[in-house]
Amino acid sequence: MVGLKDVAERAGVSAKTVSNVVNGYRHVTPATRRRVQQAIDELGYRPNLTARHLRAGRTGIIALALPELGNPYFAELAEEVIAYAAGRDYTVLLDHTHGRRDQEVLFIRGVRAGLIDGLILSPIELENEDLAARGSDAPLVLLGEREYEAPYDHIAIDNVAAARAATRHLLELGRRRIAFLGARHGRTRQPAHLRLRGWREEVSAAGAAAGEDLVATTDGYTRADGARAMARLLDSGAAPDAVFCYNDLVAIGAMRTLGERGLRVPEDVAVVGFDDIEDGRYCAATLTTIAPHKQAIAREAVDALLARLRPGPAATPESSVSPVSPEPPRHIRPGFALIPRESTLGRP
Amino acid sequence: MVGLKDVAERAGVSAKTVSNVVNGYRHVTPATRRRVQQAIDELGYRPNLTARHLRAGRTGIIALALPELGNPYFAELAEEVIAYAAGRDYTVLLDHTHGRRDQEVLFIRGVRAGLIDGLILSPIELENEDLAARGSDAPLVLLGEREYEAPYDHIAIDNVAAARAATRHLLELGRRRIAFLGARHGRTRQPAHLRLRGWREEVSAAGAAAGEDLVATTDGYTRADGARAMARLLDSGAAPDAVFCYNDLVAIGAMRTLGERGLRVPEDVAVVGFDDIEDGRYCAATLTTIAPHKQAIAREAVDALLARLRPGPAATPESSVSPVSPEPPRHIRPGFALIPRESTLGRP
DNA sequence: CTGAAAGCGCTTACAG
DNA sequence: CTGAAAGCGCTTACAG
Repeated sequence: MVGLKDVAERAGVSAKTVSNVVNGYRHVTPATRRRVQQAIDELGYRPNLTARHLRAGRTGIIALALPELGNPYFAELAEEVIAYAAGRDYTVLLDHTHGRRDQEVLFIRGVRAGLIDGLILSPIELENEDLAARGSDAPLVLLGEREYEAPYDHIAIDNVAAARAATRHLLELGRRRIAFLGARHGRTRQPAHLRLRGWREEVSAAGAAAGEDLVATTDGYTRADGARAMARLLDSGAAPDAVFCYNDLVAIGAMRTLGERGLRVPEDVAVVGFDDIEDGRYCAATLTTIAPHKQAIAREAVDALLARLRPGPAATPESSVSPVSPEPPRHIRPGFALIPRESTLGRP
Repeated sequence: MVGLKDVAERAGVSAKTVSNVVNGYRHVTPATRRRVQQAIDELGYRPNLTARHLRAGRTGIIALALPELGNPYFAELAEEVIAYAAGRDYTVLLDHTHGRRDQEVLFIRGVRAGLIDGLILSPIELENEDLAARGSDAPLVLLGEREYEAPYDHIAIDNVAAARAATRHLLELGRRRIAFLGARHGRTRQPAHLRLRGWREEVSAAGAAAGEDLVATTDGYTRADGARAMARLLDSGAAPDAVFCYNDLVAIGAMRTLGERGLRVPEDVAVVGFDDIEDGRYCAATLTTIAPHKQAIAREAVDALLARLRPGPAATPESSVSPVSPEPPRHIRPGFALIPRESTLGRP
């Protein structure tokens, strides 16, 4: 490991001068700068980021904790967050929770303390009490459908409004038996709560079928979950003429089952998803979906987090009493759009 | 920020004792341990990982530099690497190269010096000369189809053999005009070199059509690239009865175009992909593909990298002369399998 | 414009 | 079983 001192020694200057050169400090004689630069090149010196981070009291790293990358929505969102954060000179450390409460709790409690400056979490199973008992003061921003009472910034599109828009689209096409695919059962509060509510409000308002026989639960939100739930729904005799799915993966799984059963999309059953993942645009019947503005979500999440980071090492010892972020927590609602495609409109 | 000293002070012990408790060192009196633990809980102390890393001379972080997460193959591979590395007590920092040479060069040159212990890179455009001029001694493991002369461990399935297996499958089904979709043109050596070669060898050996009119180039490896290339191929009058695609994304794009043109898969055109991404299992015609053993790839890559990491801080100053890894670089070939599905066999 | 010294928060020989 | 001190590789007031 070649360090600053080695460079300083070789160039015949002090460590500070090398540091000045490395960090582009202006007041260095051209001759000195050249000599230092040469020593750096000859030794192949690279500044040690860990040392820099310790000294600075910040790392420029933020964690993004998502359920999993296997869901393209999260992969696409992660790419947006990483790209936007990079533009703000931050590195993103990706963590997986697998949608498990214990993992989610671990992250908000502060594993990674000192390594990350702040955290963006997209929770699935996390509960209010977990946030209350947090015991870490690193800035935290929450993402996605789940809502909490704890005082943290929360970035999410209006899920109820989006679900209503999706349902309305199906109603306007004349569908009357619209199923909802992807409700969750289990020990915790419904993660799919808001989208289910939007569906229920809209079908009820239209006087269309809103019975529980049209609600299919799933264990998770994968294609396999969607395929199974669709099969169960068809077997139950519920005879839907449309399905609104929790997300695109569930919708893609549902369409596969419909195809296997010889049912045509959209003639027999129209399908709407949620997320606008790339796959949906290449299905045999391209998928109508709700497109959350991912780029805006990423931008708002990163901006919200950075706004709550201390600018650097605590300015003065006294400032540690009441450091920063007296700003009240914000509820930010990026936009979304309904994208009608072949799974509801048919092929042009 | 509450540090070790604060805990020590509150518990009335030295920093070392706190450190002993935090790190589960055995020889601590139960009473002392209890007192320290209580101070930790009361103060909400979390050890600062950056300080620990600096002290240890290692961070337990390895970087995984991939082209992009938008390609599910890389997202799925990343999940495997992250999971396996976690089991070996390593954290993975994901970096994107976007398949750009300048980005790939940046990573092998050692941005992230001191922050990561080693690097796994899946290169697209990187050249031999870039590796030769590397100027960083952090352990590096290479992944994927591109092959290099530089002395680094390289993990990849046998791409030529896999491409031959895919092509043979189509030949055995009686196809004679098998196109290859996804050759790359451009300023650098073919990234798709080996798969193209496998296709060429196999069709030639079978005496089937091997003309350049059956080779369609693409700019990248996305669904859109596949859709466009398929359209171009059909418009050119090449009239293939099968296509072997560089990867599943290209194949999915190709199938979409075939559907739009009213061509049936596999009756009119059989399709084989490469990667075995999840999407392929839910297409209208499920996708026949080459399944690289992703888990094995992830395991081998991480193991190869960890085998070359110094175990901790340099044992003695002298050991820095010839540190470790005298092991010659290895070429590791995880397995693969051909998975026949509806896109070549039809629906049962 | 450049240097000497202190310190970021840990861990680890070295003593006792 | 526990403590005092040094040091990981940087940067930053403080001097000069």
